[in-house]
Amino acid sequence: MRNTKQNKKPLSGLEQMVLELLWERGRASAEEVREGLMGRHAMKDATVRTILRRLEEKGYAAHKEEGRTYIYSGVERPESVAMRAIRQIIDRFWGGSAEALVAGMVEQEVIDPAELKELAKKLGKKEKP
Amino acid sequence: MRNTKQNKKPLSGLEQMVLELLWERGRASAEEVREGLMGRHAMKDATVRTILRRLEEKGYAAHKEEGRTYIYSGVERPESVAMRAIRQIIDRFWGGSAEALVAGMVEQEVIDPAELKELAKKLGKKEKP
DNA sequence: ATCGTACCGTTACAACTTGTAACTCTAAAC
DNA sequence: GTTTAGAGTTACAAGTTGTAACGGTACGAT
Repeated sequence: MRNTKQNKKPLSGLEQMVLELLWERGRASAEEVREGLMGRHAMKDATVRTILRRLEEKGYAAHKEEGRTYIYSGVERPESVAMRAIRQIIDRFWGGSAEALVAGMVEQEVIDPAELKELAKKLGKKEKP
Repeated sequence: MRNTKQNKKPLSGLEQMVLELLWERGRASAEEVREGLMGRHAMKDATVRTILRRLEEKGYAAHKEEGRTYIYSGVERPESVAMRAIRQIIDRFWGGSAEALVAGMVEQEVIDPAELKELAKKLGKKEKP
């Protein structure tokens, strides 16, 4: 087997932004989201609600009722979402080899080999408790 | 300054597929692309041409005339395109820290710490000629 | 010279997505 | 009982995507 996790539909720009805010806050009502995004991206409350609903449809967010208010939060941790995206790229471009990606990062100078070595040492230690 | 390279518009599914074929072949005419994709995704020649043109508009492919035939090829190497995508994710989710991504990969068990260490050693050597 | 053919560009279009929001309904607060 | 906060339903223009018909032109064969 290769991939148990279903691939969700991708996030639109605005959906990303809202989801990130949910991650920051942990939980938020529609109104709180609207306020939180004010500076960056003003929206009417109805608009925020639509986005929140779409996020829920796509399976990225969920809500629970608290009184008569919906409190939204992210379903997955951001790292999981990020990693799914990374994995997709790895699959597509490096045939599923994560090592190839890391090698590529060194080659394209996205990461320094020395730092990588350092990091590997650190992570290796933590892994053997 | 943060990012000299402009972010190109994203590729659609079909565009990806065609571009990948260009990468495989190195170069190809519209007709060759159509043949090459036959099994996977049948299209009329006019459709292929449209995709090729869009790829060119988006800056991923280019053509040169050879006789009266357009020969297309990818503008960037696949690794560059892939890495741009990776970088975007790193920026968005790990605030630009490639190390954090690698750490995340270990954490999410996308890569094994031992393998990473091995790889780091190998890459370190090659880097110091 | 002419005619089919190979190959290119132009134009189209329906389905879907995205950002945006008005309008409507319902129950809680006054 | 009326206002109102907060939810649902519906809409819609702009943009993207997959798909392709149609039309022009120059090359090769007759």
